[in-house]
Amino acid sequence: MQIELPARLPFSLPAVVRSHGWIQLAPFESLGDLGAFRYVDLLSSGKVVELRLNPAPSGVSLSVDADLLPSDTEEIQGKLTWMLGLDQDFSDFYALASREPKLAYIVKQARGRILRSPTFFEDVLKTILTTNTAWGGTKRMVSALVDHLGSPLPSDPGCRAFPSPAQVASLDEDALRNTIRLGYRAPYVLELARLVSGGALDLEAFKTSDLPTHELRAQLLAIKGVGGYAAANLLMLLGRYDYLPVDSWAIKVVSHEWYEGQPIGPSQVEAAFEPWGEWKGLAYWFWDWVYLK
DNA sequence: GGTAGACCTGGACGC
DNA sequence: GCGTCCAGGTCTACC
Repeated sequence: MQIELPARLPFSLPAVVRSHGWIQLAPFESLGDLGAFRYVDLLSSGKVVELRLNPAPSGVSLSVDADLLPSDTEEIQGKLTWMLGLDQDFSDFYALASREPKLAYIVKQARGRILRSPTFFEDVLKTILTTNTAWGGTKRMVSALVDHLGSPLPSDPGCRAFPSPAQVASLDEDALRNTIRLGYRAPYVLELARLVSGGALDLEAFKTSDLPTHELRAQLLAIKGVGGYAAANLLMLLGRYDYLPVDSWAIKVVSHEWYEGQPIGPSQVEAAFEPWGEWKGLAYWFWDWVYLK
């Protein structure tokens, strides 16, 4: 099956794929420099399918090598619309960014969308695995989860989907700690998986919630393992940009941008982007940093 | 409300 | 090859 999914323009598949590191985490796999990628997905019907995405003139081209029911196709289209932000509108942000030399490039390059996982459970779990570790550690932990627990792709059993909450909850804390090697994060991941698989926590509802951002943030902070940095990152994935994901990297780049590399704290990072209001997260994310030149 | 220490792993470094 | 130190956010206990 091959279909084309339209996107609200301007749209750039490479811009979405390169928006952050998710493309490097299983079961995503980049397929070249033009934004093409594949993703192994477990559908609600239980089928495991490989989704292949390529750029197309009006959005993206999807190919799936599997027999699908209409309900499967509808589910896949809905997931990809969310993952790639196909219907997101950044015109208000672009109007502001076009007047800021450090952000003007994003309009030309159609930046703004941030690659998401199909489920918010996957994004929350992966975000917890980004905290207090190097990026290599995050990749290792995610790969171990997928390899040990994910459902295999029938045509290539070596490739697996991201495990469902029930699949993660099927392991005990000791196995998550010592086999998957999540370390001290194991009880956080297990509690999250149990809450979601048991129905006590509806993470998918976060996607469409109309709660004010500060209330949504409070609910995210109630998840064990999610602190201020992780919550801000997750809010960005939900399309809420009014909190900054302040980590050691943010402090470093802001220090070099405005404080000549001198030691600063989180409050200086916050102050630097305060004028951007509801767009501060995006302004920070796509800022053309002096430090990177 | 603010702060100190613990948590766990991998990488860098010195020997 | 081995041991030590450090970086990376969050949680808990304490003040």
